[in-house]
Amino acid sequence: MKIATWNVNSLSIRLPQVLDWLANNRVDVLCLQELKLTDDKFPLQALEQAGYGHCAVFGQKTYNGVAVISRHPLSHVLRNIQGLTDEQARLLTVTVHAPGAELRLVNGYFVNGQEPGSEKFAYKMHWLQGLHQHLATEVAQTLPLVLVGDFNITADDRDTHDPQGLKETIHHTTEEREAFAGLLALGLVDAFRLFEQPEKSYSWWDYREMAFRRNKGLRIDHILVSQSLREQVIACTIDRQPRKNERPSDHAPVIVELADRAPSSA
DNA sequence: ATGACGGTGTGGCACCGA
Repeated sequence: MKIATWNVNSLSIRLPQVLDWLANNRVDVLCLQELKLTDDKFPLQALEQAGYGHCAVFGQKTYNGVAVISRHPLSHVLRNIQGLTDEQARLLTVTVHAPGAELRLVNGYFVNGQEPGSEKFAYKMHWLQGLHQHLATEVAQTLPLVLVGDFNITADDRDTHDPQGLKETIHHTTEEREAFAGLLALGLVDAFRLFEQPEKSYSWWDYREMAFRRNKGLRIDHILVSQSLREQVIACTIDRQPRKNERPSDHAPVIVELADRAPSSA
């Protein structure tokens, strides 16, 4: 089973690219962030025709908005963080019913935070704390769990093109990285780092100053899996191809491949 | 020091993103 996450920075603008990508990457589930559209404008029909007949949508006008689009049935959909009042549409939790495999999937568009010390940064940390609690509840359930999305956090210095120059700036602060580590402490693993990866692997590049061409990026889009799934992770990759499109999203998709079931101990 | 690019909504620009 393949699960992907992609911040598309407006689904209205990016729908053709999403459909094109799905045609070439027949993932089972694609998690989207930054839809920037309301539920009534979500392209259910186009996605169904593409083979993704099961969608959970949590949209919002202008900003935010997340969706899970799937070849397999979804159930038990939760919108936003349980126990946190939030006016922004940033989190979807669903159960995916793939043949012979059920899992709980959490798709998040984490708060940006703008600048350490700002009100938005305080909101980011508050949101992360709420997410931690939400996930603690989810991890305690029986199903294996996958957490994906645009975290807006570099996990460590390997995830940034300029660890010295960007030290303690937004996406790089000790506070944010401790929150990321706190999620791992719940029993989750960074699927990308289970494998040897090319140096300077990033998932986001600024639109400005030819950042993509110069590979001045950040790895802020992540896929975390629960310990129970660890042995089933076959691969985790970033697909830079869509970033080369005309009018691309500033983010690239991240994909994880899971084996159908745990390897039998021969 | 600032803005650089792109999307949205409004309206001829401001705002937000990362």
